[in-house]
Amino acid sequence: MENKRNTEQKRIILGALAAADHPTASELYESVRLKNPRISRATVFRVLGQFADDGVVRRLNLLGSDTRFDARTAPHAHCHCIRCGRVTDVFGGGFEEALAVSHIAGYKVFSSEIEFSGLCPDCLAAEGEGDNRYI
Amino acid sequence: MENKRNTEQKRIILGALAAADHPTASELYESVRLKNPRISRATVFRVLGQFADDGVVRRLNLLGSDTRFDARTAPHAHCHCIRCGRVTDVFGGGFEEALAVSHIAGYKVFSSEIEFSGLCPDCLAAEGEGDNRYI
DNA sequence: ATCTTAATTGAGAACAGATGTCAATAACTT
DNA sequence: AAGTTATTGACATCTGTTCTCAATTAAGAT
Repeated sequence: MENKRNTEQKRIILGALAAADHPTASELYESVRLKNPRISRATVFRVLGQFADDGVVRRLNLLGSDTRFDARTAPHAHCHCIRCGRVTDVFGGGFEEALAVSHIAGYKVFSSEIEFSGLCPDCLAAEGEGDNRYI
Repeated sequence: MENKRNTEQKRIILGALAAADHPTASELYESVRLKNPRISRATVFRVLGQFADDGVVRRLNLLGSDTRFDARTAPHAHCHCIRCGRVTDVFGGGFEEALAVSHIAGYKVFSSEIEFSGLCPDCLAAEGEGDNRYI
């Protein structure tokens, strides 16, 4: 069996996950170490995987980024800045309907994802200022 | 400068890409080797990256899969089987409008992606037959 | 409370996709 | 045909993630 016991490690990881904003596993590992430096990298990856399998968190596969984790379970889309890496949740906009599809093209759908890639407001403003380059 | 010359390697890779169905770089490497065994793995990754940057192909970051490449440039969604790995293009369904968004949440959007994960028709049928398990 | 046992963890090795290095090669320009 | 420079091949390297396995520990049974 698996994921049956309530351990300090899981509690800390879950707390860090709720506090962080679409972190990668490595980012979470760093913040988790501040609470308890004995937690290992493998545990962070393992527990995150279990949480994802259990539907407690969502895995995000964003273009050009390591896997990120989203503690928000309600259906929503994501904007992803290709310059600074920031990820913004997008609720509304009519995307919930698309994400709620349960059958399409003969498939039985278990999860869905809508992702927009571009420049976030801050990076967009910074672009105009000088000789910056994308990416 | 970069991607200026018409080489045999690029021609073969582009041909294999058009013939294959959402292949990974490694799958493409295998099929490309059948045409010319001297082509190296690095060249396949390099050329695919250039094609993606030039908009000739799209990178697909599907859950639990290596990066795949899509030779179809028209906007469409994807279904992805978590059991056999198959990827199906989904044209229509009203997703084009969502994918055509150019500004959202203050972002300037350059690319977008809609992905459904689940069981494809074949795997769905196979599930009923015996004591199979998901993944 | 203590015992039992099986889930969980930590440390590090191992793996794999992807990228970097650099001399050799081959497309274009003239 | 010769020169310039993008491109390639072979291999090293990097890095996110998973695996291994003995040691630990949570939670139910006694």
